[in-house]
Amino acid sequence: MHTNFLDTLDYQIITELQKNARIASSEIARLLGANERTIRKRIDRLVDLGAVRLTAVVNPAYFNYATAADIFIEADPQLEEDIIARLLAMQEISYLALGQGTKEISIEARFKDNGALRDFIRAVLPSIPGIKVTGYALVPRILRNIDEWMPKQEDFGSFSNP
Amino acid sequence: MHTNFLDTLDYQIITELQKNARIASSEIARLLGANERTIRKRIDRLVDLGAVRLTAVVNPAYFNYATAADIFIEADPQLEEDIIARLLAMQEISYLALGQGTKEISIEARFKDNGALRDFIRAVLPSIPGIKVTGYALVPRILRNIDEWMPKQEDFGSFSNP
DNA sequence: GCTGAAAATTATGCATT
DNA sequence: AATGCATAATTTTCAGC
Repeated sequence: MHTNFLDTLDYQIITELQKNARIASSEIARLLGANERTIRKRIDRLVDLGAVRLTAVVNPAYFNYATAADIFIEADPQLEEDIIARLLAMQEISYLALGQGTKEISIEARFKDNGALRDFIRAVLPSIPGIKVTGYALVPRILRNIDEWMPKQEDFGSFSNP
Repeated sequence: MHTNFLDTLDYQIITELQKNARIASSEIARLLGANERTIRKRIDRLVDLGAVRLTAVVNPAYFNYATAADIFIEADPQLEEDIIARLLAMQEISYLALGQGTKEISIEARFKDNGALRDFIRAVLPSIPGIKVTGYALVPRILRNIDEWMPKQEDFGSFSNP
C-alpha cells in the first residue's frame, strides 16, 4: 500500500503522456501552466515510482492480426509451471493472467485470421498436457484497451480542481 | 490489408520505444548504428501509419487496484447499444471487446479489493438490464500485458539480420 | 528515403528558495 | 518540492544526395 502523494498535476501529466508519450516536457508545461523543470521531475518520479510506464503499444490490426480470442483455461496443478512457461513462449498470446489458485488461467491471443484462431483453440492448446479450455470468446472488435485505463481522479491525493 | 514496407530497423526502433517511449532519437540512432534523422522520421512514420501508439500505461497496483476480473457477458441484442455504452462509462472496466455477433462481450475490470470485485460481479453487473454473466475468473496476477505484445519478426517485410 | 549543417528548442546539472 | 540559470544535448528546418 502506497502513501499516495501524487496530485492533480500528476494526473494531468499522465493524461498528456497518454495521448503522446514523446511530447516535450516544455509543451506539457505550456499546456498546464507549470514550470518545465517541475514537469520533467514529475515525469521522472512517476516512472521511478512505477506509477506509469512510457511505452510503445503495437496496433495488431496494422500488422494484419485481424482477430483475437479471450480464453479461460484450467491447468493441472502438477504441470502448472510448465504450462505457464509454454504459454508465455507463444507469440500469439498478448495477455496472460493467473487466477487465485493459479489453476485458472486467462489469456488473450491474436491471429491473422479465424482459421489460425480456431486451430489454436482446437489443436494447439489441447496439445499441451494438463490443459483444459473451459470457455472462450472470439473478440474481433476491441472497444477499450488496457493501456487506456486510468485510476479515478480521487486516487490522486489532493485536488485544486472541483 | 497493408502492403508492409516496414523492415528490421522499424522492428528495432519499436523494441527500444517499448522499453522507453521517451528515449532520445539520437540515442536510438547510437544504439542501432543509424542516423538520427532517419530514426526520427521512422518514428513519425510508425505513429502516422498507426502501427504503434506511444503512450503512458498506468500501473494499477501503484494506485492500490490490487485485483482484476476477466468476465464473459451475454447481452440482449435489443439492449446491446445501451449495455455497451453503460459498460464503457465505468471506470473499473479496463478492457472491453465484442464477439462476432456482439452478443458476447468480454471485459476486464479492476478493483482495490476482492469485496469491490465481488460486488461488481454479483450486484453491479446484474443490475444492468439485458446482461447475463456467463463466466468469470479472478486474476490477481497478470504475467503478460497487452502492451507488451509484438508481431513476429517476419511481419516486418525484409531483414538484414539472420 | 537518407543524411548534413545551422538554428531553435529542449534537457541536464547545479544552486537557491 | 519547485524554480532560475548556464551548459550540453537534442530536435527542427532547409537543404542536397
